[in-house]
Amino acid sequence: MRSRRLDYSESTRSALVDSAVELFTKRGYAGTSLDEVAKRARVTKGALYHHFSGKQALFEAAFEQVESLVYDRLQKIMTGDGEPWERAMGGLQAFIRSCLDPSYQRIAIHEGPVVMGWERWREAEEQSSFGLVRSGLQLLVDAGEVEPVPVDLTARLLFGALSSAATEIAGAADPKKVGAEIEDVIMRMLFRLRRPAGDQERPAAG
Amino acid sequence: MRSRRLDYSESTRSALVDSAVELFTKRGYAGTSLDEVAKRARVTKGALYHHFSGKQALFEAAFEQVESLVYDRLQKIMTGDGEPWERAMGGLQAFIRSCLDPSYQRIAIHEGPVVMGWERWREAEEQSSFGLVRSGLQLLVDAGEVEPVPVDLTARLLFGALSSAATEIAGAADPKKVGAEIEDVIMRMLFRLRRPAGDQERPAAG
DNA sequence: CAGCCAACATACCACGGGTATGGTCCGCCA
DNA sequence: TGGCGGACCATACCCGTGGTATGTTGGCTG
Repeated sequence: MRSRRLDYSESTRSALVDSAVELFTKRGYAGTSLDEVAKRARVTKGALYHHFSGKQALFEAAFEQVESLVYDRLQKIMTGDGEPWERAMGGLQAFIRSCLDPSYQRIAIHEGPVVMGWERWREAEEQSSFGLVRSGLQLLVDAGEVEPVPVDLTARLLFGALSSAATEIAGAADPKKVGAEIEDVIMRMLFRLRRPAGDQERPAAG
Repeated sequence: MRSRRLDYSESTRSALVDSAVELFTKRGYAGTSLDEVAKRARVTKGALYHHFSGKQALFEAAFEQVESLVYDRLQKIMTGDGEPWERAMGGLQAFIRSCLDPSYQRIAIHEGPVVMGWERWREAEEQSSFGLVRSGLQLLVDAGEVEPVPVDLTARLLFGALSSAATEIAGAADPKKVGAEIEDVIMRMLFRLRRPAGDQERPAAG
């Protein structure tokens, strides 16, 4: 029999995290006060400090929240059936779209390394969305779909490019159009990495 | 006859900016207090607020400081004589090395968009190091060295990848080795973008 | 040399993260 | 069933820090 108290406690914690995600997304880490986070969750700072050791810990909880959403989505796509290349491309597309979520973009990509520190952020990303990008590339290399590039470094480059691209898309006047263009460019660039074995025809540039 | 007062004033301002760059690099924007910046420049907060409207303005001055160093270096290389391809590759290499400067990395790349706001950061970068990356790519396209990719977006991708790569290099146990690997991967990737017209032999993968 | 103003210093305020302490009610056990 | 310990949360307070308002000095100008 699950305790009623635990339900309440967990609910409060959840409300705090949701509130944090919302405010961190809108006003950034430095721009949000803990009083405001607590107020929006209909509690006081005392409750907040009961559940989290401080502002940083609250941020990390928000970080995990937004990361888990992206992770679950990608996980499903990339572990599905189908050819490795198709799965990878599907994951790529899904990742780009995930990056358009303002919360993921600001909390996970932009402020994450600054607030948590690059070291901590890196190891958190390692077993989250970056980990999936990395394993996706590894998948392609193992399947012999692309040349045997150094997976670690190439994944970093790819992740950086995609994150940057996502920011560009989100900030554009017409996100949908720019998003499609980005997808196209990335696809073509990755296509070039593909081995001659899969040397199908591709659309002319321009 | 240049006023003595102006000398003093300018010297003070310069000392403040140097101090800011140093502290922002070591402890980050949030982690540095204005009192400390002033103290290291052997003045008080009053002097700081006489020269800058606030902490953000001080950060922007530090930003311009570290950006100008990279800009000047790249500018020289990319406007030199030689074939477009060689100039671009030289600029690329120089940019990667510039990214290894801790000040440039933390102030310009990481905390820049967070502190200044992405919008402001973007337009500042536009006429600085990103502008050069962009114009370098434009140069290659104009010269017909690479396929007519959409320059704006591709430059964003490239810039993001390079920034991310630089962080990786700086954080690696053996920066020199990883740096060389990154340069190699980037070179090979860009090489693939080269037009058939310049379809020289290229080393087999692996 | 008188007075003015830029170039600072000093004193103070407000806000927000963090802490210490008090209160309340749930859950367990006798 | 009643009382007791502790999880859960509220209240009050501290203090570092960004920002402001005001005082002070020294160089330049007439």
